[in-house]
Amino acid sequence: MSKRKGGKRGLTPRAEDFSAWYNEVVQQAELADYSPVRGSMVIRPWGYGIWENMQRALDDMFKATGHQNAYFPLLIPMSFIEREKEHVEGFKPELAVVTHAGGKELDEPYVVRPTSETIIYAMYAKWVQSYRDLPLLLNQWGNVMRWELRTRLFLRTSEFLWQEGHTAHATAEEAEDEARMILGVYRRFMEEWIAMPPLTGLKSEAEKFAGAVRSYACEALMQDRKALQAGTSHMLGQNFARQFGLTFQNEEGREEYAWNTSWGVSTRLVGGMVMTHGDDVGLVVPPKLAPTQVMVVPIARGDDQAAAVMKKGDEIVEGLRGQGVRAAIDRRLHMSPGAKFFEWERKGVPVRVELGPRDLARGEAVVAVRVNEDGAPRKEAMSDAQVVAGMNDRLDALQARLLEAAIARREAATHRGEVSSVDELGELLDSGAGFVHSGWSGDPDVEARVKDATRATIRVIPGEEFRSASAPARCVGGGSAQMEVVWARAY
RNA sequence: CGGGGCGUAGCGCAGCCCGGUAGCGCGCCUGCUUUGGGAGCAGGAGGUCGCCGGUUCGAAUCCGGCCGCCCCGACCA
Repeated sequence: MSKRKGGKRGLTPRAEDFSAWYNEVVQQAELADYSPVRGSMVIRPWGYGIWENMQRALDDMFKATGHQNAYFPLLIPMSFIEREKEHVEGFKPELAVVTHAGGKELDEPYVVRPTSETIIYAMYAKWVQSYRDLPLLLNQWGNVMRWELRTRLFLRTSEFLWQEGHTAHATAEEAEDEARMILGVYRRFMEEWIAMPPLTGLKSEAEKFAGAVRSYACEALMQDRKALQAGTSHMLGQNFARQFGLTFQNEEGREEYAWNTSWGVSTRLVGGMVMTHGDDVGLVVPPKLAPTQVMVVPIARGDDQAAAVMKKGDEIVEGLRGQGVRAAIDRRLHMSPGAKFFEWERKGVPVRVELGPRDLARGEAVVAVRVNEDGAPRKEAMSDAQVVAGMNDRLDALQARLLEAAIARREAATHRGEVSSVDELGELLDSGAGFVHSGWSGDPDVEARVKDATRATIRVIPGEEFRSASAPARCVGGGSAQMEVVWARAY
């Protein structure tokens, strides 16, 4: 909780208490609020608008790669969840179960979906008979529930919104390609839209999805140097196909089990965005995700001026919209310009245009970009025409600047030298390292021991493009290096 | 589930130790004046003090029980 009075003036600085800062930003930027139900949240219009922009971009990418949307029901028979052994073990502790309905106890309880593999593959089993029915490439947008012990807005709530893709293929190779292709889609989305550059790669056995053969993941580094698992893509093998009888006849007429993948990203991405770009003033929303990219703040003395300024402001907004910019004008008259400046900065609007009588007289407006290059002026006066004509470039430049800054932070917090002891890993993490590369023997006991000692886990066995130039020879916690891994403390 | 903290106006809090008709700041409403970095003045609305029980002439305050929320650790998108 903030010790600051009034709840409106200033945030706890990130350096003082990152966790408190995060909670304050989320609430003061009006992204979300606590709901009356423990562990769940209300997503407010500003936060939901950001999510909608994420959805639209991802949905386009899924469609472009051959997927279609469908919707499967919220309630899943308990017996379905219990079908796949690792899957039950993974999810049982966090299931919410419906035992009564219509005033009667149900014969078989339903679980509120924690994920939909079981119901979806049960349905696929009905729909797929022949290799000609494959691949089946569906996605669904929906909500899921996992009864979490400890929750945080966006990062971990009992109910959250996400998309889950589920595919069925005739061969293992094809399923493997799909899982990797989607990982690439996620990576591209995170870089291009959220300006949040993740590491991608494979999960260790201990960290993989319950029921998967292999899990791939995007891991992003937050400003407090903790990793956030931002998206996962799973190669499910034939595990679910076997349990749900998802079979097809191949070209030779033999019956085979299909190969599946599943993959998802959630509203957690909004939390990732907050922790990647936010500053001590408040939220910073990358232009491509901002529900409003440009907010015009009129400044006026008296009714006549107000009318003139509003008229000019409307013209600028129209001009911007004509350029495809999401622009709006803040017409509230009871609020002082200064108060509006603070409010829109707190909410992370990428660009503010200030328009007062002085500007009007000169045919100008003042442009203030939310995040500037070091040393660059905070505000710039320019002609109305320049405000409009230059806006897309200005937004693109900000988007690029945010990505560059995030990459620079990630690289600065990445340790790639040799690390040979558990103590050394702990010291590195304590002294400001985020991602630490090292060798690993592949022994899960080592991973567990390191976790106990340092609270760090293997976030990812990095894909080719994220591996060190020369593979680390030494292992944290002993053994001979079979592969390179990336350690971090994680959300 | 373990540890810590907190429940008093929409929000943030004081009052509680030492019982006596509930207060402050912000916000909100009305009016006037204001507006280039969180406006000013005046007037006003708003509370079963988390719930149940006990002690007492009298409980926000003391005692007992319950409930809820937040934060920190073990599991997780």
